[in-house]
Amino acid sequence: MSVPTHIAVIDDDEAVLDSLRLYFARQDVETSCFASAKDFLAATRSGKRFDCIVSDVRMPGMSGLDLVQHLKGAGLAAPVILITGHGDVDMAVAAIKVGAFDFIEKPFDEARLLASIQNALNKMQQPEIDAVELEKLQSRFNTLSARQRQVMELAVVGLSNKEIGSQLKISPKTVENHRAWVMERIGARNIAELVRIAMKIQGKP
Amino acid sequence: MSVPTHIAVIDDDEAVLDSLRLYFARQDVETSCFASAKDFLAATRSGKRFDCIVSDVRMPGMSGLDLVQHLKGAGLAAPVILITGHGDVDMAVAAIKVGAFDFIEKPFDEARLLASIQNALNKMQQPEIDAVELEKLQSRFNTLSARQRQVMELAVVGLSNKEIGSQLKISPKTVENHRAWVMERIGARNIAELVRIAMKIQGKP
DNA sequence: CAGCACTTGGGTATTTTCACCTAGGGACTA
DNA sequence: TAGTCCCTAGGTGAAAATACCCAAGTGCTG
Repeated sequence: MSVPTHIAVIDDDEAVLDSLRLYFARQDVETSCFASAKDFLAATRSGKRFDCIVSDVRMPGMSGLDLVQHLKGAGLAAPVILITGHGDVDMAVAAIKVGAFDFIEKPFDEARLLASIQNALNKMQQPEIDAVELEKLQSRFNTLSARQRQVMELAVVGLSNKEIGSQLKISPKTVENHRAWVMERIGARNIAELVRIAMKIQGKP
Repeated sequence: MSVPTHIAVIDDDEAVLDSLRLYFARQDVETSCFASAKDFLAATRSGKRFDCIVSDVRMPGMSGLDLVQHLKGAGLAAPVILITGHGDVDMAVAAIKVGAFDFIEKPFDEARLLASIQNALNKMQQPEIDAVELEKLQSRFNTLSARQRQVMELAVVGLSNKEIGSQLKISPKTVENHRAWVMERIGARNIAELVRIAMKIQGKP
């Protein structure tokens, strides 16, 4: 791998985890292993970021498919490669549709997996700047309180403070205060910027 | 099917073709059958359009996968549903990646295929409205004079009338007048709407 | 030439936003 | 218990936008 690469491997089967850890170590790829999607998400919540995620599909608790959907919902752009034991076409279709980068059948050639990872990293390098930018915006948005989010959502559709106030049943003055907080936290200097940022976060062009 | 629907079915196996033709006829769905992708493309070249395309994957000559790629390249948006005899996960992944709408294994339930078609048609109806809407916005934008367009462009990046005025070397008052015209012609009731419309027209999310 | 659209600019009054500041009450935490 | 964060809401004053009105100059076209 040309650039320093950090990969997350998720599988409830210890043997598979060990095998992949060993393989990636030989390829000079840094890996972090997790026994469940939950463990992995806990790591991301504490700020860890990975260049690529390799996950089993069938696991107790959250499945690989669920994980992909969750990550997409959270706006995390890291490519996910799913691995399955059963040659399940329907599941493969569903996985790719929700945004998995690849879907590989077990037993698989480890080189095939590595190739897929390399492929994913190449594809992801293009919009990396945008992705980083978006993640920054996303994280800023996440620091907003529930009320502030409500105000922001209503503001970006063009409602005045008075209108927002009557809709949320609070005084226009309070809306004004929330709005000021939103602008500062998001880092927007005017409504136009706020609308742009909101559209980026929501991904609605 | 609620609206008049015309489906293309492509398969080199006469038996499958007959079977699907019969099934769709019973569902009041108009179908055109083709024995090869080449025959189908010949029909599209003479102007025929279909709401949905159902095609076998493995066929002599152009495969179903090739067909999807070709159609995407030609800018034809009709959804393609691929059918395969072999439970080939890799091919399913490849098909969805290049833009096939669904990938169904043989033997399949005919109702499953119909459900997928219905699903495809629903999905395709959404952007159709968007496309009409966008054309309307585009035409409105085109009625703007050069000066009005300048003002609009500067306004949607968040500049105040004063800033726009100094940039265009005209009085803020004039900018105000232009701005009012822009809002009326575009049909925006506030800056937020104007920003949204501008982004739609420019296609920059 | 007369009419039309566009640009430019001004006036006036109202409404809204923005930038500050103060302040109480509630919930959570060290 | 004190500190912190959030929601609430009020005040002041400056800046900006909005909604109307008006008019003069330009350039094109029937």
